[in-house]
Amino acid sequence: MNTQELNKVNLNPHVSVDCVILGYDSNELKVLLIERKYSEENENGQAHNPKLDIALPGNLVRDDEDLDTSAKRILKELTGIDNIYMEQFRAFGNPNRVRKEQDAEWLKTMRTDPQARVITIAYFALVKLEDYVPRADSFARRSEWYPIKKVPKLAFDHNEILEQALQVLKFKVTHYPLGFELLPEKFSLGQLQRLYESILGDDLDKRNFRRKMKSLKLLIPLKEKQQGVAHKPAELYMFNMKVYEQLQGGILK
Amino acid sequence: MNTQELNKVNLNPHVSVDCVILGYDSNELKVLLIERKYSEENENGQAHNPKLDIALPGNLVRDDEDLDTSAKRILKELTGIDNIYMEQFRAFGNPNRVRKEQDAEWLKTMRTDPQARVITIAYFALVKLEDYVPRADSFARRSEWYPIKKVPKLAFDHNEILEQALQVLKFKVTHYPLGFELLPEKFSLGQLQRLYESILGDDLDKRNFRRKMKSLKLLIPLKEKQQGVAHKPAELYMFNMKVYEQLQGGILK
DNA sequence: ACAAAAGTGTTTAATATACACCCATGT
DNA sequence: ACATGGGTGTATATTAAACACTTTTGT
Repeated sequence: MNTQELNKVNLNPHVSVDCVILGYDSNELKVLLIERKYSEENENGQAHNPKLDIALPGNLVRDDEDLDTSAKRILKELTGIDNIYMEQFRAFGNPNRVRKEQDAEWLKTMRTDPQARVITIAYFALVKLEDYVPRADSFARRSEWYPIKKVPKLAFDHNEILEQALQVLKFKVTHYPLGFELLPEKFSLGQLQRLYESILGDDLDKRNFRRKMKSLKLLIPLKEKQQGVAHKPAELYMFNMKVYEQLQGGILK
Repeated sequence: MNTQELNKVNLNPHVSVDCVILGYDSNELKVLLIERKYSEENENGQAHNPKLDIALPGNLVRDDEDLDTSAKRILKELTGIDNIYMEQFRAFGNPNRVRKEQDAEWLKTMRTDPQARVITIAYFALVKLEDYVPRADSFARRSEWYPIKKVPKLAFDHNEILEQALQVLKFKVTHYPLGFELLPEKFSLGQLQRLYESILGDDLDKRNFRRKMKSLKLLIPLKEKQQGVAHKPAELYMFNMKVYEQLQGGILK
């Protein structure tokens, strides 16, 4: 029995997991979406009526796995992203989650029980975008980072799930110093501030922001500056993992 | 088709809801649990080997209902409690949720598909304990308020669910003024403080606590005092719903 | 008179907010 | 020389924390 057969046998037809993976680049928040191309075949085995569906990475859970494990497996299978910390944030169980005709069609081609009512458990994670350049693994589908502001209509209730994930992020970022999760290893205070501003949708006072961040003792100043910028080059910092973990954990395990 | 038959037809075998209903009385937190008495019958139709199971109120969801609706329905059916605001707080999906032999036995007597792997969506709510005196409705099972510190071993992973609900409460109560939900209509500042102390597991400064509470403008002082207490009688207060709702909503809808 | 909880203010420390100018670099 | 974002300090207001004695009632 290969992996795919095993999956079919063990998949729970009523419970799925969807992953909201957020990254940050070029001063904007992005979300990782998968593009599901599929086409129905006619009696001659030829593809016709090709469709493109854009969705959060997600799938049915297996009956023998924990929800957290399932989320990790599914993300890996669909995008190649491995070994990141994800956090469950909400179950979505509207019986009308499958509203669009296109969703129903897709289910018919992909699921053994396309009529089943599915509850989905939504996960979210913050990643350094640079670490996860979309690539077409043998198993992975085509995945792509979409700027939050340019996210199109998604499958099922995925727009709503994304919306709520952003609310969660907004909340968390004001209570825990999570910004670091989204930035490259070396970053400037300006970058950090712009990140916060784009998450919170609000301007922050530069001097107060810097004082606050420095008071947290989470920044390690590097003796290094930006290169080749048309203004005074910024000092670069690293993030002090040890202090962060001692604080309370937050999103990191 | 009566209600019970309808239920059987429509129940989703893989998704359940469990409710953590918290109350406060005699200076301690309490949780509403149901006692499931059941017995296997032998070939003569006689009951033998009677069992008592204590659990959170919960059951499978119906395929045609929203999770929130399901939680409300199930709570009503099991305890008679109606029309309270409940909030989803987490999905529990450990494949080993059914560990104890007793749980497996119970499932056999109650479920059409006792082997199914079930994910449960946990809800929690705060209620004025005085409003919900357990009573044996025609449909309701025997339910009882248990002091948090005296909760016995519960069915499935219900002890873990309860534990997490208490963490959620602890968090929420430090961010939103929810204490009121748990007190009778008229209460003293001393009662309110003791409530907070028992939730947070920590002593609070009396003068600072009172100043804080008064600054929130959520208390309406009544021209009324405690009666028949062997000390200076406390002023009684009511809770100002309007101001609270304007604040942010919190747990109230 | 005593026990028991209610009620009350002030001082100090910590934290948050508002605000404006000079600096280093590339073009 | 100018445009661009980097970098810095101080004064004021708000909020949090620490702390002890008097009052009212029932027994």
